[in-house]
Amino acid sequence: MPELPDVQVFEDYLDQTALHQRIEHVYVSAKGLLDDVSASTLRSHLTGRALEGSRRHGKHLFVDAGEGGWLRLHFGMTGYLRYYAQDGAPPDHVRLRLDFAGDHHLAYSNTRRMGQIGLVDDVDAYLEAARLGPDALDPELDVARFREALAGRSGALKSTLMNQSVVAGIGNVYADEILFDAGVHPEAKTDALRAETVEALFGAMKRALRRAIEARVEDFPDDFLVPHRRDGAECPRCGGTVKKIEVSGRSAYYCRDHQTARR
DNA sequence: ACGCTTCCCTGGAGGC
DNA sequence: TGCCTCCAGGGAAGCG
Repeated sequence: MPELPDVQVFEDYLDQTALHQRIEHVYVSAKGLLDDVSASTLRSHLTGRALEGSRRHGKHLFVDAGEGGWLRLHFGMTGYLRYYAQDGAPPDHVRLRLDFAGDHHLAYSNTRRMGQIGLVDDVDAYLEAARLGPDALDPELDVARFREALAGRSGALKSTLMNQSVVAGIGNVYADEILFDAGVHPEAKTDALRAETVEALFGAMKRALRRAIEARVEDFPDDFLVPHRRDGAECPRCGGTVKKIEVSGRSAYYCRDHQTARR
């Protein structure tokens, strides 16, 4: 479930391992994942270059390949990166692999093939064309802009939070986490929220996403909902009961006893 | 324009 | 043990 915190961890990992090494060969096995780029174009743009830096927006990771353009990676729900030496065990389901000089590899693995691999020459132009909203952790996204982003939305709050054109980076798991932290019901109507509820949501969004990154994603604090996403589980905040419902075709977990705010 | 539903993808879990 | 169905959840497409 790579959402904003997971992709941030991938970015940090890539920055710490895979930069400034000449790409000698590019392996592509990405049927269904390539977005607006052919395997041969991808190979020709990356071979002979080096990765120079990276940038994340929402769940998208952009990797600067200099003159080759920006490699765009989206991880769907099963994607991840692995950097390993020639003698190390390669991961399963490798869809893209960069082979560096010096016998190291960077692999993009994605079992379920949900996700995207693309090549763009202007990241900002891509973000605009894809109609992505502001990144949820962008320091420029303050409570006033958050309120504006929510304005005019009539659907279920949880669906609004997951809408990438409203705010980029929040998926099913963190939408639940944010609502849990803020004490708001997932089916609250977005346009019915009181100002203080919007403020609580904004604070919960920043807090939950930052804490998840700090926890390095695998190791969730016990007061998070994530380790308790099971119908009937005990709420780690109030001792109440976690319920599972469906909201806009997606599973939603929430605490029946403290997520009572609907306005 | 928006929101809800359906579909795609694959493997693991659970029922029989 | 094997087979079947269901479920996960990212985004796109379809529909009203």
